[in-house]
Amino acid sequence: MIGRPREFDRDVVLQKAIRLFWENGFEATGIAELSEHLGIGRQSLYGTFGDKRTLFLEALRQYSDDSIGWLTATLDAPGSAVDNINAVLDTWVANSRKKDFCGCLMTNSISELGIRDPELRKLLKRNLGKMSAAFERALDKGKADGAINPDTDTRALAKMLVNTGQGLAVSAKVDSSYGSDVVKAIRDIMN
Amino acid sequence: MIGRPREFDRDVVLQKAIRLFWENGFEATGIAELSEHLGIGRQSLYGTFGDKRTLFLEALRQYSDDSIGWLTATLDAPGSAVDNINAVLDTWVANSRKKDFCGCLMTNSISELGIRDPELRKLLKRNLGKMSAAFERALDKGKADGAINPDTDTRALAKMLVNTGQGLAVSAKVDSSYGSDVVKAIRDIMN
DNA sequence: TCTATTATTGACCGATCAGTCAATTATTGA
DNA sequence: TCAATAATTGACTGATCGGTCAATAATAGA
Repeated sequence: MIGRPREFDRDVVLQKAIRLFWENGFEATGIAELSEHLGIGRQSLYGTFGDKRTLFLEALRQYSDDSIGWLTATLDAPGSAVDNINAVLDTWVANSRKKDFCGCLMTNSISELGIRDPELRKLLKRNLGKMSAAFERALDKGKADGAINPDTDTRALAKMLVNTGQGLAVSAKVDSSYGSDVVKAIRDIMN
Repeated sequence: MIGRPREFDRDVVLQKAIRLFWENGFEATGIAELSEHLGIGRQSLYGTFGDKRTLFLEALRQYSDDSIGWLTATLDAPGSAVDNINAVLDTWVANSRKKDFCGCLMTNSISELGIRDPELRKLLKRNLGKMSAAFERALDKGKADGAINPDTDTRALAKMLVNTGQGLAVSAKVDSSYGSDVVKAIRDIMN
């Protein structure tokens, strides 16, 4: 490597950018604000990440990969598929109760930019697809194990669970009781 | 009345403002853009509606009153409560399939401003409360009619249905298949 | 030590932002 | 016909927007 080394950890700074976009959204987050909170100069920001939209895209990609990675790892874990699905629901409820809960960056991005930005729309649609596919695998496994009704439409139910997550990322932002009540209702009607 | 009469219909213009905020969100909608699309001058806009946030608040209030009015009217309609609930779900699916579907202004506003603006947050929380209360009334009526399992937790289930609506206002923005699949899954597991 | 390369710093750019001011125009009531 | 009142018009404000430029500083390889 040649040239002056950068004085910050790229990954750490990206995580800070994720947090900022997560809390405030794309439009409401300014370059000056980013520069300040990330602790790096304006030019370092542009030199390292490109323009605002490019940085946002990378932040969203990193966030998506992390959360979808966690989701699939949890749902594909060995053992009871139903337990794994319940673990996901429990984590959703726990997260939605946190004091600084600010939804989900994917959900927020769909809401803010899903209509206007075709590239983002495509990425976010693909992300929803990965999530529902993971749920569907778990549901199918539960079916094979006899823990889930054999004539369940697992594709539809998987999407319903993803949709519940999207809903919670909205509702729980203004009413923290939604997480537990919604999950309770789902468990009630599935038993 | 004294003074020059305004040259536009306040209600019509407010509807146009609703549409614009609905499509683009609060931050991304500029005063110049509003003035142009509403077909009135900048000063008329300020004179009639106040500043941007005040206009947004009135737009959101009008939108909320309209959609919650429709929801409660549908759910409180005489006849089968289950039919009424199904009518709501069918409308949600139909709306989510429209080509120019841009979610729900309440959902979008929670996502964009629910954390940052306490006054909006309170309003939007109250709105979710009115919606779930309407569902709960219908579910309770269905219970009384014997159409719904008597030990259903109608409060939780009502919130689950509201949450499904919030979810669809997000998911269907990037994947139009969510409406029918999610509703199908809900109907499947409830029977 | 010198050169090539890259990061940092801070000033700077035109464009756009929300919001205002002053002048003009149209109306009602006297 | 003439005030009083209120809406329209268009120019204008300071602040902030995203993004860039030029100078300086720090590194690696020769």
